[in-house]
Amino acid sequence: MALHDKYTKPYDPALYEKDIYNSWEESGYFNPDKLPHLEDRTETFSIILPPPNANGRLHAGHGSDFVLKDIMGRYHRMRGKKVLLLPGADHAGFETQGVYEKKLQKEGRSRFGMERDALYAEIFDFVMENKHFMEDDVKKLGTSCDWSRNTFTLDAHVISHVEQTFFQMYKDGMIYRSKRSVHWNPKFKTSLADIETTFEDRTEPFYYFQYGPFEIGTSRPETKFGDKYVVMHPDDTRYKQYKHGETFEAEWINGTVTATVIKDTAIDMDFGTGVMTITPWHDLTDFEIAQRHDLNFEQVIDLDGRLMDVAGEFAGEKIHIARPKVVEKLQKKGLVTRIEPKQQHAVRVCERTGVVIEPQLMDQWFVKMKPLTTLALDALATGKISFVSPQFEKIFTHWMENPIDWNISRQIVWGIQIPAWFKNKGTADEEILVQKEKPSGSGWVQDPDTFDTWFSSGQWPLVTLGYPDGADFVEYYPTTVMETGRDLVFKWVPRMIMFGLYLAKDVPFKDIYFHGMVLDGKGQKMSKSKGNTLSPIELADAFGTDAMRMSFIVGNTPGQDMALTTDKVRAYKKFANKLWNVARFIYSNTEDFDLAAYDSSQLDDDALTILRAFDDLTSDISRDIEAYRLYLGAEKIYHYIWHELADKIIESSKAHLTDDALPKNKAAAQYLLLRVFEGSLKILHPFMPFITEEIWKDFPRKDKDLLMVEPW
RNA sequence: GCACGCUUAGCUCAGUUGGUUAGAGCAUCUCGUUUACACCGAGAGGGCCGGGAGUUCGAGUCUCUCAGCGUGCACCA
Repeated sequence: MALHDKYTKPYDPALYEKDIYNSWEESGYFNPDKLPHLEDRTETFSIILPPPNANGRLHAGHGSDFVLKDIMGRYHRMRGKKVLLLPGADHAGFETQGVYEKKLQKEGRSRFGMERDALYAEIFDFVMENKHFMEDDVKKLGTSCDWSRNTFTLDAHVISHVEQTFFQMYKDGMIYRSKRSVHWNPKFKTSLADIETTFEDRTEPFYYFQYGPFEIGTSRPETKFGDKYVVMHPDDTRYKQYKHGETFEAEWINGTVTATVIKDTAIDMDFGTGVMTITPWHDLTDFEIAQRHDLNFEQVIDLDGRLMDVAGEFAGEKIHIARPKVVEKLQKKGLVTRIEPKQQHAVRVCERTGVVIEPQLMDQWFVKMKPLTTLALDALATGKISFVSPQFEKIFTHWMENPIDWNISRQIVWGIQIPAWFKNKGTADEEILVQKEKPSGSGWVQDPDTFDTWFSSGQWPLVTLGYPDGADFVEYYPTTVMETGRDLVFKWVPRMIMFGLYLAKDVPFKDIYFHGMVLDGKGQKMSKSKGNTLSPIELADAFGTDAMRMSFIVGNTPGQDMALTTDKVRAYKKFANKLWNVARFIYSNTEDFDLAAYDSSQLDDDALTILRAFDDLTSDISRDIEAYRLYLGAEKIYHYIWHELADKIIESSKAHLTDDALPKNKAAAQYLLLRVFEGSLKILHPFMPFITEEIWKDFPRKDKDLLMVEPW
């Protein structure tokens, strides 16, 4: 019994998990080039892991992320494929700089006024010091990824690749510089891409003002100083006596203005009075109207969110302070016709910081999206990519058919600085050169802006595999599957597809699997402010990584959100212990048995039925995994071990195991137990790798390797 | 407004191509320590599978419709 003393105590994951992960790592099998029987591994299976923020810890969403992919990887490795799971870390430009700015604030410092290089170096050191926490978390989840290929989005070769892409796109006319309406975050002082913003419902007063002969509606009186165009729908019969282009005098905030009538179909006749004035510098819709009619633009609000000189007496005031004062002044002038105290409308805010976006006209670099989205739509139409959950196809298609050009300039230092040079910037004879080296001659300064994070992470499959001529690129591109959260259906996935098609002329992956969000037990979003978050790391510490993994898999259907409770994790901890005791029973009852010497032709029909049923289960679960139904496979092996192997096969074996008068029956029972147990351990391994590997150590077979590379 | 999703046991959810008696975890109740396991075992209660209509020999599963909930969107002046 000495050999199996460890089984007399309940399974304690903390005793084994770290050593087991180390033994996997030391075996080299995470690296596809070092797998055993390499000559037989003719097929590859590869996944580029989404790089988490180098400076963050893993949260519940990452739990789904890594566990789903690791199960696929482990399954295909055991099925004899050459498996590559490639890990990485993202510098997460804006998000990380935000974290660092908070740190600076606590120290009584600010990034404004700091030397660019000094700030970059500080953040770089900070991130490098903290990056290993995130990587330790990835290991804690049991992820069988190849750390020798670990890549960071600010590695020198990544930076150089991203710059090359920028040059090529500029040369191809895919990138242009233009003064356009951008989403400006006045607090963090950077522009943002469309997808980095979101709408928040606000209830605010809605004002009606008399503007010449018209009554106009607005929720933003403080932007109205420079307004000199009044816009209505050409088909609006209420205003048919007014002709496009005619002018009139109107008494306004700071005196009389001359206004021009504009007719444009962008106006919703049913909204407000059907008439509005426009502020092209600070509103995207207004900007587009102004462009169509070649109108003048005037800046009213500066980059700090303060009113400019055009506001007269209000100049220098923060907009939210100026608003009631402007209304008061208009009231005194008798120009306020009515106020709707509570009108619900959506305000665009920065997704990461919640700061209200102030649209501004700025010179920025833009990527032309239409040619790229056309490539992506073709790939979908010709079946080069396919969605595991078809509902995403429509969402994806809709987005691809209605693209807006992508602003890739960010006014932060934490990222890859844009390799473009300006001379006489902002003047009439401005010159621009797009190149890595500083141009000769005097007066050239580099664009201080950095690339949007998604500009580099969008090229992730290419850069990590060594596009265009790296050995990995040749062997693994396109990768097998992209599995990620459904929140990245716009942000990340389309960009990888477009960059892949544009640069490598092929998709970066064939199948796209979106998992849902991880919600709390009440079906609500997890958030720090609600205090309802569950960390996969803490769950793994409390209940074991295997139990945590199972709880992230069972019930996690593609594209559907999943509720997670500690009760669920606890249930799988019990299952781990159940398996542990199954091992104890089987090993202690087969110590006098020689598995290799047993002649299986002596088995009776009942035993053969059990073995056949197990083979059926194996192929059933294989099909489930290959069709991305991991949630079903996990449930099936759980059910089998508990309610077939433990409840039935072990129970009915007890009579034979004690019956020494019939050694033939005893041996048959022992054989059956070991065979079914061996298979069960293998099938369960991708889902619960640690405990199965630990139990495997004691399995009575001489020629065995680590369970992670045993043939399925 | 448009699009997508959801509605199955008290709670959170599975149910893969339509096919025996609709399952799991947690919760509830009863009994039980006899070769593993009390982090357990045996068993029980609890479901007009959101409402209605249709297709079919057969519908939780397919179609239509209604209702409620949720999510997303370049509407929101």
